Amino acid sequence: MSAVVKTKIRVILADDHPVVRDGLAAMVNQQADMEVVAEAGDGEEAIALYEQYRPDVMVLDLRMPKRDGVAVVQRVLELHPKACILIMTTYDGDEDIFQCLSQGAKGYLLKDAPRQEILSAIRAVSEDRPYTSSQVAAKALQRMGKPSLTQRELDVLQLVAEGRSNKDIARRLSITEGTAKTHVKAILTKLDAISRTEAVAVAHKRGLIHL
Amino acid sequence: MSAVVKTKIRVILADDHPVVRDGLAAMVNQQADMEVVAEAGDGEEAIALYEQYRPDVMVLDLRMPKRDGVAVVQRVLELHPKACILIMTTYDGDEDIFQCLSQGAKGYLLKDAPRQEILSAIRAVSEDRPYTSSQVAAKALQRMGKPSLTQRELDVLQLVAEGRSNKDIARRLSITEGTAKTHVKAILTKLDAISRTEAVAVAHKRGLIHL
DNA sequence: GCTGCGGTCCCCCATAAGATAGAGACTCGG
DNA sequence: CCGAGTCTCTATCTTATGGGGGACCGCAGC
Repeated sequence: MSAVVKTKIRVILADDHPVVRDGLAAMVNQQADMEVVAEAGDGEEAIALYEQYRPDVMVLDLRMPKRDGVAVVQRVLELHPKACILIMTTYDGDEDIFQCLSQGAKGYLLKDAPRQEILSAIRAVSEDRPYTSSQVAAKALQRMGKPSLTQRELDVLQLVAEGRSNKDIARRLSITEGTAKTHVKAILTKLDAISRTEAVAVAHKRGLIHL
Repeated sequence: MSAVVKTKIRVILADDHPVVRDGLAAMVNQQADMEVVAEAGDGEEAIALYEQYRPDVMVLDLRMPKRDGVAVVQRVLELHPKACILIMTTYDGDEDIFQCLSQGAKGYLLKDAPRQEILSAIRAVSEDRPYTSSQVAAKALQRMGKPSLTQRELDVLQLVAEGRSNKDIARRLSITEGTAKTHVKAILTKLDAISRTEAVAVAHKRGLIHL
């Protein structure tokens, strides 16, 4: 406990499952070169704790109550552009991956990653080196070239996914049925689907919507 | 380490995420009255390790590679009707819950449960007392009274969820389009949906299909 | 200025989907 | 043996959906 000890990598964990936090905390704290300094159970807590502790690395789950992972990434990087964020989630849709990485997250891993990979990802990210597993990188590349949906189209897509009819969608968005159809057509074209139900399936697979 | 130690509750963990296994293992092994004797990363391993160790409790995730949780519950209880299985998952669809409990799982918890609840659930199940959190129980009750789908309807539903047209479904199942429509109509009625897309949304929410 | 893009609106038209009703064959359990 | 449930098929009718266009406006950027 003296001169030999280099400064440890200070880690914040953000995940809404206590079990996962425990697992990560146990893994991290067993390492000589890193330690968990705080744990958050939802998005807002994650942001607040980041402010308070200014950790070297934040390990973040994508799906959390109050504010989802992408929003947390955005907000934290807005406040601290040099923040090192490692996404750790079960979602492997190309849209989620693309959003996080293009917004500046330094790494992205899936929860089924082995222990060693998780630890090396944390070390890499702490040194500002990006870390992305090969499968995840492949997904991110898939996303390249695919057309992206406008906000309005995403609004419509969400309603389509809930099973609403064009007429119903029009009513809810205060537009005409014709316009709703126009948006739906655009969605079908961009997602390369021939029916709305297929569009929902594709969108779900890609992570454009979370049912 | 002598006469005072009652026999510990022997636990097997089955989950495809190393992180979650670590978390649970850490929690369990910290307790004086229980210990983890084995960990499985997929369904088949879970069954094999149950055979090998005959634990007092098996903590089981529902979504796993090779064989899903429901199938594991079925198989293990077929071999050992007195097995005590605690489901621990993120899925809260009433169908999953209903299937597991009616097949004889002794408990069902969600992964966002606090540590204490998880530990008391393991203790309860180890003494053959059923444990189900109130939210989960509420879901199970919701399922009561709702009509269940026939196998054929589930086949059709799966294809509908993939975005197939009636004609396409008919071709794949070697039936006429009219018959496909009959099945779809039955599905809509049972799920209380107006359109196929809504049916998919409802079915997904209830856990009848996993996209 | 002009251009591109996004959002809104409109047309026509072919097809898919959903609602309704009836009916034969099969299995299973009372 | 008979009824209940399931799966299959039939036919008709109405409505919703999707494909193909074209058009206008407002706004940001070159």
